[in-house]
Parts: sequence; C-alpha cells; structure tokens
Amino acid sequence: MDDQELIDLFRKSGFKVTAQRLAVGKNLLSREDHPSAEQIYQSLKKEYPTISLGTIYKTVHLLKELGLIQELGFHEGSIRYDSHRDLHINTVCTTCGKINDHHPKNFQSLWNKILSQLDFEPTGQRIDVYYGCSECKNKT
Amino acid sequence: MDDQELIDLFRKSGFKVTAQRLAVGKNLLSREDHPSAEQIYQSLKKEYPTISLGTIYKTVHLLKELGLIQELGFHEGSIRYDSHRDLHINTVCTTCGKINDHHPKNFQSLWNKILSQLDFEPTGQRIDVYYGCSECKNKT
DNA sequence: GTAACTGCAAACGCTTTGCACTCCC
DNA sequence: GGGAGTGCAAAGCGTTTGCAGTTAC
Repeated sequence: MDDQELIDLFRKSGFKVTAQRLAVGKNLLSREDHPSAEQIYQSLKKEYPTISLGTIYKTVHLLKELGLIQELGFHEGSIRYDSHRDLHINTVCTTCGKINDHHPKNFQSLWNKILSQLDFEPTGQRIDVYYGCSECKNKT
Repeated sequence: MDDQELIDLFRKSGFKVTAQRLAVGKNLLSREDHPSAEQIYQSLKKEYPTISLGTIYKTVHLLKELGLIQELGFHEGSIRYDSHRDLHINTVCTTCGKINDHHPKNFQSLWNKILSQLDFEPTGQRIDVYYGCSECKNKT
C-alpha cells in the first residue's frame, strides 16, 4: 500500500488526513517487526517531535477499525501491532520477545483443511509459535 | 490430573501445599472455559472467603512455572488462563469473549507438516480462531 | 467557520510488589 | 521453630479518557 492509497482510504472512510496519521500508518505498514505503541512513538518522535503517545494509540485503533492491522496481546501486558493481514505464523522468541512473520509452504491449504472441520465461519485467526531465537540461545 | 497428583507435583517441586493453591489448581484444571484471574477469584471466594486476588495471581504464576497452564493475553488488556496444554485451537467469540478448546481431526499431523518447515525447534504454540458465536449472532 | 484531531495530563484497570501475620512441614 | 505463603493495600505500568487549543477541509 503506497501513501496515496492510505490517504484515499482515510478520506473514503470519512477521516481527516493528518501528518500524524500518515506517519503512524506508513511506519506500521513498512516495518517487519511487530512494534508496541511505545516503539512506534520512539521511532516517530525524531521526525515529529510533538507527537504524543495518546495520538499513537488513537491512530492505531483507527487503523485497526479500517482493517489494516491486527492487535496481538501478550501476557506480559503489552500489545503489539501486526500490519500483515494475510495468513501467517508469528514466530515469538520467549526470551527477548522478538516476533517475526513466517509463511510455510502450502500453509494456506493445510490451514483450510483444519478450518473445514469447524462448524462456523471464522472471521480471522492468530497463530503463534514460541521458541528461543539463536541470539538468545548463544547468550547462555 | 487428580488431587493427589497435584499435591505430589507441588511437593516434588519444593513448594508447600496450601488450601489456596489446591483450590486454584483444581479450579483451573477442571473448568472448560478460559477464565481470567478475576473469574477464578469470584468462583472461589464462596468456599474460601479470605482468599485474595493477589494470591490468585501468585498461584497462577506458580502453575505456569510448573507447566500446568498457559497464559493467553488479549488486546482488551485481559489475561485468560488455559489449562489444556495439549495441541488445540482456541475458538474465540469476538463479541462476548467466550473461548473454547477445539480438537479437529488429524490436527496433530497437519500441524506437524506445518512445523516441519520451520528452522528451529518450537517450545509451544497458541492458535486462536475468531468468530461470532451463535448466541451473539442471534442478538442482532 | 466548524467539526474533527492533537497533545497533555489525569484517570483507569489489571497486575505486581512489600510487608506483617499466619501456617505448613 | 523457621521459612515459605497469605492477605491486604499501595505502587506500577500500559492504555484510555477529557478537554482546551489547533488544524483539515
């Protein structure tokens, strides 16, 4: 999704286009990790020194309403934001908390086989796999 | 897991056996839903009027350390506890928040096919499927 | 011009922590 | 008897809310 599509989406949905919204939207759509609100805030406040954490939260909720991102809650109390709405696995390092997307081969067809046995129509999913990443293992 | 096994597990791991720990453990292992700490507290305070929410949290962390339960964080900020450590899908109603376990046929073998493509050894997983349950749909 | 948005700070809710008292072993 | 565990209340922390000032359109 390029800048213009994002602008059009905001307008089409009846929301004003502001520098802050574009910044948060572009940031989230471009990064591969799954940042927390605080991390988004940190990475934007150099370019937008007056942006506030409150605005990050409000914008992130807006992006979620628009279907652009998914919220992933973790038990340490933090929420991470995932802009990749296609079917994928989140690989989560249980030590450092690093999260990455993963797309196994034939994943869609295998997943469909699993879903075909449910007696309802799913509206979405969240699939996490936990492990210890190589960097964390090497520290021991 | 019966009461004696739970008692033995506490002892074997070097923890004292108290009425509160047994109550929380038995409650969590016996129920099919995935309660929050508050829900566990509510269901126990009739029988144990002096039990505190703090003790629920401490006990739940202990049970997690012992590998008896899994913590599921959700973006509404709540944490739910799941005692079913075997491979399963959590079906989550996005309206009322109801969670149930689901065991599709051949799930283990399909899941193994997916995992075989990862380049690391997973330590666990969390699989949620979101939907609108029939009760919530009927309300509209 | 005006309704929506931002930034700030206070409020919120769930979870954790500290500590004196209690109870298991 | 002694150290681990409980219960209470206060503190912590990420998130939400309220509102005066600002900005998109």
